[in-house]
Amino acid sequence: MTMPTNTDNIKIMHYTDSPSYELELTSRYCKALLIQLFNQVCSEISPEEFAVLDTLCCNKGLCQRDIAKLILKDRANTGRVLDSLEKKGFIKRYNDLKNNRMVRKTDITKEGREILKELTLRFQPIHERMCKIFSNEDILILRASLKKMRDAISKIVDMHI
Amino acid sequence: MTMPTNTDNIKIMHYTDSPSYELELTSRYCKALLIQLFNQVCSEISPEEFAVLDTLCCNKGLCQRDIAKLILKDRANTGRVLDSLEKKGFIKRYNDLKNNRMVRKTDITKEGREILKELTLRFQPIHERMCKIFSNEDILILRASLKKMRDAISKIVDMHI
DNA sequence: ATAACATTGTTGCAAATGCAACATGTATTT
DNA sequence: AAATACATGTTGCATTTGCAACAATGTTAT
Repeated sequence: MTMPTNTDNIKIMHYTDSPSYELELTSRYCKALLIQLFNQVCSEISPEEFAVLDTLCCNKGLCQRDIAKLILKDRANTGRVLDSLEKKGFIKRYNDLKNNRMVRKTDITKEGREILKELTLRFQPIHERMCKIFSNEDILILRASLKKMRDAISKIVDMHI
Repeated sequence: MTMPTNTDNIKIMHYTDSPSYELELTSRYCKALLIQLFNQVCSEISPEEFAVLDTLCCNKGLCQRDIAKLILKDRANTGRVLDSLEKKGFIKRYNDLKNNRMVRKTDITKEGREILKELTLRFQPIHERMCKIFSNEDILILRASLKKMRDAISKIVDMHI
């Protein structure tokens, strides 16, 4: 009795059936929805800037690299988004020390909080609608699974941020 | 006794805490991992082309717009990816009728199947490693939740494909 | 002390991506 | 029959995005 050695006998997974790829597809849908909402509702900031504003609302005194690590974009583009938000008056930047190094820290302004709050309120209905299709338990499992994936991948891959 | 009317009393959700945003972040991790794997292993096709090849392996005789709808990219870029795959000999294209309209259909070639199979085998270990961090039940719930989200969003948003 | 290295932010460039416009041909409406 | 709308694919352009190189400064090793 011999074990099969021909690779043809191995059941091949399809990448397009993998959780990673389904994640990518679903993320594209979410992004399209977000863009559509912004086109209807807001001409002042982009979805990207909105996410950065929300990040800054939850975290004070971050340097640019810390922000880049949170939003998972490179330092170059993070700087560009911050340039735009600063020009519009939604954030203010100042120089400070971090580990004895000079860094540019960023705080959200009163105007930034206001537009963030208004947009969040406007998106509340759609957000609730999206949450209502799940049970609370499924949302918890979903979020936990996503976090598990991120933790697992961050051990394998260097994000270069 | 009066009900509060001030919006300050409403608990505001943070977008960065929403499933959509966590999805986007997780998807960025997955994409970074995929790019890293391709850099190490494959110089012939890109991750994007890999996904299209896998889609074509699972579906015969798709026209370009059908492919675009499956991979969620616009017709323009879908055509460009197919141009590249055709030039490399991994797909073949032919004109055909669909609903009495002339369309360009696409099939994967023998060479396409071979490179797809080889890459899939090479990625098998990392795929299993990613799956092993979940219970089978959690994977089912994750995939079901993602599908639910896509279905819900596709009712609200027009993808322009 | 000096060289090598690490951290932070910026600039320039190239690749990827999306969008609008167009060309072609078919279906539908008037 | 003519006009209008729709479906498919292509082209051009503008925006987004990532990457590599650089400047400035602080840390570590030799």
